[in-house]
Amino acid sequence: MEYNEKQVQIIEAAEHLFATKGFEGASVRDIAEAAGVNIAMISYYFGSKEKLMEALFEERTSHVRLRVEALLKDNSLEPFEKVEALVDDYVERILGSQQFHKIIVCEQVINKNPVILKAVLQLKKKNMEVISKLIKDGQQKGVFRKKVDVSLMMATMFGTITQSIIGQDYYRELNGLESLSEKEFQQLLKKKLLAHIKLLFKAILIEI
Amino acid sequence: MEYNEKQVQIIEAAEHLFATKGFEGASVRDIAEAAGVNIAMISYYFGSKEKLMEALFEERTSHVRLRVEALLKDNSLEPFEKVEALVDDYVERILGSQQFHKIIVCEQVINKNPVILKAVLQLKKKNMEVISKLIKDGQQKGVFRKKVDVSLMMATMFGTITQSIIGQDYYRELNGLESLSEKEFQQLLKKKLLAHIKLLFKAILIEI
Amino acid sequence: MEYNEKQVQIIEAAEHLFATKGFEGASVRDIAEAAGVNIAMISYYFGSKEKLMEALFEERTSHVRLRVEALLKDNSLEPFEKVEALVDDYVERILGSQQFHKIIVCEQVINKNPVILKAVLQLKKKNMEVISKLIKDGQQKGVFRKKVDVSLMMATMFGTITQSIIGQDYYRELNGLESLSEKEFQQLLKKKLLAHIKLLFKAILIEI
Amino acid sequence: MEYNEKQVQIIEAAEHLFATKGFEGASVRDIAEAAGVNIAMISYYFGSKEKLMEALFEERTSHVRLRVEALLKDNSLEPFEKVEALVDDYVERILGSQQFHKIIVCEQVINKNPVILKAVLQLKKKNMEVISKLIKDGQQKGVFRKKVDVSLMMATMFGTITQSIIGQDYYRELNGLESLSEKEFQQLLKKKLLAHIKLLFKAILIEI
DNA sequence: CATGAATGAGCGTTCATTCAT
DNA sequence: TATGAATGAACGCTCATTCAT
Repeated sequence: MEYNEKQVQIIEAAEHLFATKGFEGASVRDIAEAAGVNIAMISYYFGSKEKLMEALFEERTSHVRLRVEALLKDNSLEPFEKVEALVDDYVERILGSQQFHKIIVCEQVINKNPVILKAVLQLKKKNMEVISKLIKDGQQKGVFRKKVDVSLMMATMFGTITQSIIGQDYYRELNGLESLSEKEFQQLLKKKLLAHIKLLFKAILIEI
Repeated sequence: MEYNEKQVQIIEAAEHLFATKGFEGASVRDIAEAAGVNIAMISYYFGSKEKLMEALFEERTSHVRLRVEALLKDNSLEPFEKVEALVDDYVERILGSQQFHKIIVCEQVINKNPVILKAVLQLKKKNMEVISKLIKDGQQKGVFRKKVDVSLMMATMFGTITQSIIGQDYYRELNGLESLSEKEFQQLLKKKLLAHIKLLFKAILIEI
Repeated sequence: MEYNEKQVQIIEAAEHLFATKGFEGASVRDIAEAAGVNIAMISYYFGSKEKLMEALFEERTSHVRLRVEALLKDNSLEPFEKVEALVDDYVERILGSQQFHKIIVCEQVINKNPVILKAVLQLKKKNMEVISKLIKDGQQKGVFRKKVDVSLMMATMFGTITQSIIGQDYYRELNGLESLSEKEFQQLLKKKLLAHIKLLFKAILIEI
Repeated sequence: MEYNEKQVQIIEAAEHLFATKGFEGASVRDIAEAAGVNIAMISYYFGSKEKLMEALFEERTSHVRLRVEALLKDNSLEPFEKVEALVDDYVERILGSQQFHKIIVCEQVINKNPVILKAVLQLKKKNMEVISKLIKDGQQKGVFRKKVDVSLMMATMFGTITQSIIGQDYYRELNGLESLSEKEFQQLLKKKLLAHIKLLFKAILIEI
């Protein structure tokens, strides 16, 4: 789906406001004003507020699906290198779209637009399949543990990232990182998160 | 704060509806109806919808603060045993109040009632202090690593629990656990979560 | 159903505006203003604009049903006297509630609220049954024609009254009755209509 | 006024939708979609929704005016034969354009576009003049009653036809005519209506 | 000549809250 | 103390219409 300039503005404004105020809390008036368009435009372009949310979701996830699969096929990497590449990919992507990630987290708890819920579930399923294959491969090669709970492993990755995003202001203050620019801080956070999650995944996957 | 029967009913109804529909999505009418009281009661007893949320928060967290501190003072336990006890405590508590936990997670992302945000921050700070002490103790005893990022460690615990709660239906289906009763499943989930988090914490804290 | 003062005001305002502007043309804001109440009152008391229409219909027709049946049982009257009494009753009633009658006529053509449509049909059916009995009685007594199309007879009565109501301003002007007071004119119209319809019914029912 | 193909499509769609949903109930979007044209076309071709209604009215009535006058001048017919021819003409025409007739009936009650109202009045006036002459002629020839209320006579004709159109579904069911094709039923209805109205007009016009 | 894009106004409805009782 | 009645404000959405192209 290709969107024109105004549609993109609306989607961006919606992303910001849904992330900040929630779906119910962000009124179409707010969104229209933030996007610098007439209120009627939202219904005109997207049909309804719900459909706008779905469009936002589609827009932000459509390109994602292919990336994970590509990784799997790459035969130049060892099993754990693949896992590390996967973590790199997820952390990079989620930290790069924090607003949207917040929306998805809350959407899974409240509001529960069925279209989105279904799409999220599909995405999760796809993720699980790919990662399960990846892990099975490592198990066959004798590198990974026999028993791995992939769901919990994913929960740890997504959960840790989510909590880091939510608590980043406090994290910054706590570690005296106020002097860093936003960009520098984000890079540091990414570095720390990557090391942390990779350490955890090593513990989960590899017998000591 | 002591609440009478009707007030308790309101708080319980609010907890359920805030967790299900979000703060904005749950109307005072819904809450009043679910609680079996007059609409005006909510403003009458709590002042406003926001104040009701604050009362709910206070009611659900007031007793919590003492428990962590008690743990710290217990001298009969080794450092990592203390960490394990702490994990036991958190997992037990959060899994035992999933509805409320969902509210808090979303509240940190959206709506952002300043009173609650501040209280959550205080709670986090308290947690951090206690755990930092606990870890420092272990470090001095030479059992724990020198460098531990407590924030990330906490993020992993809370994040993993949260993701497990959010994705429990999918987890159940994925692992073919539909035949279990709700209670049995919750117990299994708790067992798995505990083992998983303790494994992670060991990896974080203890050098191999 | 008993209505309080404000509800009655709303129903009356609605009757006037629905008759003047049609159901779609009359906004709840118009009605609320005309009734001197807050806009929200209409949804508050009646649930919706549609339900308000239904309430109006119910309010204006509930007492009607009994009257026709009473007539049938009256044994002191000859068949055609009964028919005349029936015409008296209908003309009296419809001319006495012209606004409402207009609404019903248009409602049968457009908008077609299913609840009302069904109720109108039931009313028609009841009418037809009673009048059919009345006519059958006259036929058995040998006073009325053998073949009478009751539907067309009713169509003539209702149609003539409706057209007279719609065209009353033009009728008044055409016959130079501007000097009459509204009340006097209504009485004259009723007199004329009664004589006219009775003449027609005699032609329909009685062989020359 | 000559209309191009698209304009004709718009007028026909408007006729159908105005008759079905009323003027206010039928949106220009509905009409444009039904006509298979762009929304902007309606304003572009007709100026506004109101003007479209006026164009529809003009289109459907312009050819009518001449027919009644022609009848009057025909000297080959007796007075009551002329009346019968007139009834034939009206019933034929109205039953042949039921949709439009419904619009006009409702338009006289609600919405009240002044242009149309004025035109309807003119049409009525013209009708009345012609029929009055026709009746005066019959009175002079001693065939018709001295006192005839032409307005009520017309009200009976139009009203009976209108009611028959409105209630045709019920009429069909009541008389067990469901097996007839739509065309057959319409022909039967016309036959019945003609006989009925002519009977009534005889009663109105001719002394027994 | 014809239309996609756009809009201000208004729609019916629901909201959290107030207040007289 | 408890509540039914009531309300102003805001909700998401659709309306007829305009206008640049």
